[in-house]
Amino acid sequence: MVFMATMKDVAREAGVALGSVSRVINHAPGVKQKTIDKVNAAIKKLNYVPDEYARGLKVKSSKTVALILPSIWNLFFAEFAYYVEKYLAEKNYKLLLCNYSNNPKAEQHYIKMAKQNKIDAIICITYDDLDKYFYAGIPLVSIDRYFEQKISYVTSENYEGGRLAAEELLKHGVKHPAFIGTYNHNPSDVMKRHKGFAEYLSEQGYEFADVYLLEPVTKEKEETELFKLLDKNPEIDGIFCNTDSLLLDVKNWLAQREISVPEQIQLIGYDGIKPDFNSELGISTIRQPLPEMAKCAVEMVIEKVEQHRDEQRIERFPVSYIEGNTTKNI
Amino acid sequence: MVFMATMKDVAREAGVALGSVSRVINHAPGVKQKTIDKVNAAIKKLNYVPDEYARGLKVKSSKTVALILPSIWNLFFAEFAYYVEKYLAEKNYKLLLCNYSNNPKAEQHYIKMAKQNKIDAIICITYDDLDKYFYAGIPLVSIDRYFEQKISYVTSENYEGGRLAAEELLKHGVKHPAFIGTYNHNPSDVMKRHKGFAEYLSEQGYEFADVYLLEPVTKEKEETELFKLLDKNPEIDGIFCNTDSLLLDVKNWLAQREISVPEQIQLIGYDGIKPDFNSELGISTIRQPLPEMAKCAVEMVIEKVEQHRDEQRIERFPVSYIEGNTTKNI
DNA sequence: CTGAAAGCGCTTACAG
DNA sequence: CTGAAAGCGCTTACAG
Repeated sequence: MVFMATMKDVAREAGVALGSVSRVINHAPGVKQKTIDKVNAAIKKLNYVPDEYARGLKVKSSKTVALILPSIWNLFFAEFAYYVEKYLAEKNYKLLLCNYSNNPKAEQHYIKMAKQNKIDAIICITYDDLDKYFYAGIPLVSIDRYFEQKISYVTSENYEGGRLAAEELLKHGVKHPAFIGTYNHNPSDVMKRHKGFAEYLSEQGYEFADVYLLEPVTKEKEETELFKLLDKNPEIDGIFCNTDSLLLDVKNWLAQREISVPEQIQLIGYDGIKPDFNSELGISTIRQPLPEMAKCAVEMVIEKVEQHRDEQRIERFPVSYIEGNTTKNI
Repeated sequence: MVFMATMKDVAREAGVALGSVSRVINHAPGVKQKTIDKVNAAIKKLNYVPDEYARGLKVKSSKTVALILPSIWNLFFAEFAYYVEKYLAEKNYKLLLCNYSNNPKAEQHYIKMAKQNKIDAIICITYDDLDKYFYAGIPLVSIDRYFEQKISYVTSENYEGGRLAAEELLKHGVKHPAFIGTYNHNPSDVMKRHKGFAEYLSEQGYEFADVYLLEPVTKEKEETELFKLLDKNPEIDGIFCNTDSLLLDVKNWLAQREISVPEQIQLIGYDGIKPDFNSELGISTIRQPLPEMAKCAVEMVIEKVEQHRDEQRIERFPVSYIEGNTTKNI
C-alpha cells in the first residue's frame, strides 16, 4: 500500500491544529476563510482522503445501507438495486449487497453483520419475518410488504394493477381468463394483484380459473398445477401471471406442449422487467415505475437515518400496461 | 440504538484482560482453554459482537471487496454478482456494489472510495483503463480483460466459443452466416470470439458478413448497421451475436421487420444468461460457466489479499453450446 | 475562531 | 500464558 497522509499530516502542513482540519472537512460553521484555504491547500498537496473507519468509530456510522433481497440474479431486483445504488451514491452512501437466499441462517447472520459494520440502515425485500431487524433498532424500509408492525414500505398500486391486467386481457379478446401466482404466509401488498384481478372480472361478469399457491413452492409444482388447470379448463385463452419471471416460465412450459402464445393463450405479467435501459423482453406486462420506487426508498431510509424519524410511511406508485408480443394485436 | 457491549465489558465479565478477549476472538495460538471458555461465556452472555470499524482502524482492512461493473442491471453481471457475493460471504468478506456507468467521474470516485473505506480488493469488469486502481496498490482481479500490465483475470475460452458458434450455425443448416458485435479500444479477451468465428468459417470455406463496431456505440447505430448489412446481403440466414444481450435486441429488431427467428434467420448468442436458477430465456447460446468463474475470481482476489501474492494469473474456462429456440430443430 | 486533549473499540508488541 | 499500555485516525466538548 502506498503512503497515505493522515489528518495530522494535513494539520502540520497547513500549520493549524487537528481539530481545525476536521472542521473544514466537515464544513463546520464558523471557520475563518483563511484557515479553510490553508487546509484545503494542504489536503490537495498531500492528496489526503479521510479515513472512514476512524470517522465511523467515532461517530458510530458507516454511511452505508445494506440491501437485502432474495437474489440479485433477477431482473426485477437487479434493476431496483441499480437505481438504489445510484441514488445512494448521490447522497454519499454506499451499498452493501446481501443475497438473502444465499444464506442458510440469513436473519441471524445479517443482523450480526449490520451491528458489526455500523450499517446505518436496511432496504429490504423479503417475505419472511423482519421483526428482528426492526428490533435491532436499525432503520428499515421494505418493498411490497404489509406489516402489523409500523414498518415503512414502498410498493406499487397492486390492486389497480390486478384490475388493469384483467381489463387488458378482456380487451384483447380473452373469454376464459386464468390467474397463476404464489403468495406468502405473511401478508404482502402483492396479494392485492390477485384481488384486483378477481374483482374486476367479477364486476364484468366473468369467472376465472385460479392457481394460487402458498410459498415455498417449486417450479415443478407450479408447472404441474398449471397443466392440471389447463386440462380441466381447455377453454382458457388468457393468463395473468403474478410476476414477469413467472410469465417467462409459463411461456416456456406452454412452448414445450406446443401451445402457442399469444395465438392460443395470451399472457400478461407484472413488473415490467427489462434486460437493460433501452432493451425489451417484448412481453406484455404491468410495469412498476422502478426508478421512482428506488428513489423513494432511498429517500425514506435516509430521512430515517438523518432525521431520526421513525413513523411508518407508505408510498404507493401507479402502474401502467405495456403491450408486448404475448398478447394479440388489436 | 440498543446497548452494545464492548470488548471491555466482556473482559470485565470474564475477569480477564482486554488482550485476552481479543486473542480468543481472533483464535490466537496459546491461550489457555479455561480462558477461552470464560471469554466465550461472557461473549454469549453479553451478546457481544466485535466492532469491525475499530478492528479495521487498527489492522487497516475492512474485509470487503468492491465489485465494479458497468451495471448490475444485466443478467450476465447479476448472475456473476450473485455468485461473487455468495463465495465472498463464505470467506467472511463483504461485497460493496459499484455500478460503473452510474458515475460520471467513476474512476476517480471509486479509487477515493476504496482508499477511504479500506477496501481490501477489487473485482472488476470494465473495458476502460484500470491502471489507476492498479497503481493505487489495491489487489485487483479483472474479468475478460487483456492487459499490458500484469493484472490477473478470469475469462472463458472465447476463441473456442467463437469457433463453436460457427460450427453450430453450420450444423443447423446455415449457409450464409453473419457476425454482429462490438469491441473496445483496449484489447480484451472477448475479441477472440470474433477471431474464432472467422477462422472456423474460413477453414470450412465459408465467407461471412460482418458488423463489428468500436465502442461506444448506440443501439440505434447497431440496428442501422445490421439492416444495412441485411439489405446488402439478403441471403443471410444465421447470425452469431457477440453477447446474449445483443441477441435479445437483434431478435426484437428482426421481429419489427417481420423477419422470423429461427425460420428465416437463426441466432446464436454468447454468455448463457438465464433469468433465474432454473428458468431459461430459451435462446441458443454459448454458455460461460459463471458460478465457477465467480468462485475463481473470489479465490484469486483473496489469495492476493491474504498471501500478498501479486503475480499475474490468468484462468480460462471452457464454454458449451446450449440449444434454444433461436435455432432450428435438427 | 481555534488549540489541546480525551476517547471511540479494537490489536499487538512488550514485560513478566 | 496473560496484563498493562500504546496507538490506529478521527471528532468533539472544553477552554481560552
